[in-house]
Order: sequence, then structure tokens, then C-alpha cells
Amino acid sequence: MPIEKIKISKRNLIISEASKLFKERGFGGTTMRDLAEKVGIEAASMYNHIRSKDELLEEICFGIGRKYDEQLTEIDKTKISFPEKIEAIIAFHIQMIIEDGNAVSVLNNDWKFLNKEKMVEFKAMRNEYEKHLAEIITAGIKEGAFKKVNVAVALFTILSSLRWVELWYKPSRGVTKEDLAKDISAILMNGVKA
Amino acid sequence: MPIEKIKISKRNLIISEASKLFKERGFGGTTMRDLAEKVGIEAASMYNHIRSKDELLEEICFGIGRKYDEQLTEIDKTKISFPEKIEAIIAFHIQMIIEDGNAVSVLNNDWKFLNKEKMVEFKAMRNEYEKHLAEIITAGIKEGAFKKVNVAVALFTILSSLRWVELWYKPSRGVTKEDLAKDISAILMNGVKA
DNA sequence: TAATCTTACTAACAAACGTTAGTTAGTTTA
DNA sequence: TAAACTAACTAACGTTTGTTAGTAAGATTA
Repeated sequence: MPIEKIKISKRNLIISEASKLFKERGFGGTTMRDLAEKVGIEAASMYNHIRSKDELLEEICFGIGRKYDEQLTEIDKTKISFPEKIEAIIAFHIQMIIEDGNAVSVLNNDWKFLNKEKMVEFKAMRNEYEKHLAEIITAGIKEGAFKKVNVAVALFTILSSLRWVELWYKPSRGVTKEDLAKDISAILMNGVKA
Repeated sequence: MPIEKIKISKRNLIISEASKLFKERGFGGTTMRDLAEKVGIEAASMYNHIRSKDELLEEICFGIGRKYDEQLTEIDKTKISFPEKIEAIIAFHIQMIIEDGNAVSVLNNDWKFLNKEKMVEFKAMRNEYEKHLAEIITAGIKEGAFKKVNVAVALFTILSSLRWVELWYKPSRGVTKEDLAKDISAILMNGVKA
């Protein structure tokens, strides 16, 4: 019984440490020997658990990517107002960063080191996510819940404005995720001008 | 006379091509041989113009960083309202990206590959920039020009919401920088909610 | 118990890395 | 014209890279 358990958990440990190092030093800046040291085994031994360095990157990017997709779909199908949907999306982005900030960072910054075919796949996934969000904004405008803003600009401004959280958030600041979500939502929803 | 001219322009060509490659492939993902090929000389020949690969990164990061500082100071001392100041800052960030997007991208993404002491210097520069911007926001709130938003959140939301432009902007989209600045400003100033 | 599997190890490979040395042709300065 | 400088070249250096081969100890299965 424990065989598979142990295998999975060692593999997951490698992926988890890889996320940490990729975030800190970038994909190219992280060596398999650095990673092995963090895991506590020799570099060569890792190949009993993983296929290649590239596979680690793929696992991280697509693992997190799928989570984003699922959550967005989940939120979209609940029966709440459009502003509430956007607020829920903001909240879950923050939640993802708090829960697995390293992997989110890798998804955001290191996807360009995916190999050619995986990168195509990744871009398709990302495009679909953005399209989905754009549809929510468009529907919200149509319904009169949102101003007639430029949809592409609104979409990217919202997504992009969440990315600093990944760089900024640490528990030691003593800001709860709820406060953070509330403050960011307030600005995106109502603006800063008095 | 042309000696210095040629020297400067070849060095600048190297830096310019380096910005392009660092943006595309990251600092670690760019080799001196790749770069040399773009420049049209052998890798070893570049060392007649530059000291090291690190020096290229430093030149790019601090060159652009200084431009940001100067522009912000310039805007801050003009006698316009606080919302107008923020709008001017948004416009010049967009201008920087359009003018020298590759270098801006390197500043944003590859500063972490600066060596230890240069990184300290870089962070200090960045902190000062953020502090300066925070003061403008704080003053605007005090004067009643802005809502009583969380200053840190507003600061990073504004800065961060401009970063997608770097990834998104290309002339072929047919969006003028004026339109872009106007649309982004509209969202940050007034929000998306109707 | 015997056979198989798992997971670690050491050693090593071939390729790629940033950089230096040494040289040479052409240009500028004295 | 002679001396000095610039900027390119080829060759090579010592590391570091991701990865494979081969092996061995221990756990699991038949």
C-alpha cells in the first residue's frame, strides 16, 4: 500500500521544491543539482521520479492552469450578479496566490520556457480563460451592471492588477486575504477618484 | 571623430539586441553566442565593447530605471491636480513601454538576476519610486481628490495594472497610446461598476 | 525463499556555457 | 612614416549543464 503513496509524495515534494526554486531563480537559473539538494537526494536519483526538467515545468504550469479554469467555471455558473462574479474572481485569484504562490508565479513568468508544443497548448488554455472572463465582462456591460468600458482593457487591467499580490503578499504583513480582496475590488469597481 | 560614435553605436546595438533576447528568452536563457549572432559578430568580439553579460543586464535595468525616476519627478513638480498627475503617470508608463518595451520587460522580469550588490541598489531605486508614488496618492487623499483607499493597494494596483501593456501592445492592433491611456485611466479612476 | 520492484547511489558523458588569450587587419594619432 | 589603438577573428579554457548507465540495498510480491 504505501509504495504508491511514497512515490507520489516524493514526486510531489520534487515538484513543490521546483516551484519554489523556479520562482526564486527562474527556470533557466535553477539546476537539477540545486533542486536535488533541496529535496535531499542526488540529482540522478530524481530521475526515478520524474522524466525530465521540462516535465516539472509542464506539471506546474498545467496543474495550476487547470485549477484556474475549474474555479472560473465554478464561479461563472453560480447565480450571482456580475459585479459579485468579478469580486469572486478577484477573491479566488488571491486565494490561489496564498495557497500556492510559487506555482502561480511559475505559471505567470516561466511558461515561455515550455517546449514548442506544450507552449501552444498553454497559450490555448490561457486564451480560453481570457475569453471566458471577457464574456462575463461583456455580459455585465450589456446588462448595465458595468460601465461601457473597453472590454480588453478591463479584462487585462483586472488580471494584471492581481499579479502584484504574488510579489507582495506574505503572512507577516498581517493583511488578511479578505481585506486584500475587499480593497482591490473597491478600486477596480469604483476607482480611486473621489 | 567617428571613433567614439562607432564604439557607442556598436555597444548600443549589443545592448538593444540583448534587451530583445532577454525579453524573449530571459537572462539565463540567452547565451552570448545567440546574442553575438544577432549583432553580427563572434561572441568573443563582443568583449571589445562590453565587460560581461552581467554588465548588459545592469545597463538595461538601471538605464530604464533612471528614466522612470526622472519622468516621475518631472510630472510631480508640474502644477496639475492629483488625478491629472496619476493620469500623466499612466500615460508615461505606456509611453515607456511603446518606446522601449524590451528594456522595460527586462527591468520588470530579470532584475532578480542582478548580482547581489547591484540588486540591493536596484531595490533601493524601486522602493524610492514606489514611495514617491505613494506620497502622491496620500496627498491626493488628504486633499479629497481621491477616495480613502488603502494606499499600498492603490499604488500596486495602478503599477501592476500597467504591466499587461508590455505583453499586449503591438502597433498592429491599431490602438493608439492615447486611447490606451484614456481607457486604463478611466477604469482606475472611476472603476468598472455602473 | 526466490524473484521482482523501488529507490537510492557513484561515475561519467557530451554539450553548452561565459570568458580569456593571442593574433591580425585596418584606422587614427603623433 | 611610425606608433598606438580599435575591433574583428580563431582557438581554447575550465565549469556547469541535463541526463544516462550501472549498481546495490532494502521492501514487496509470488
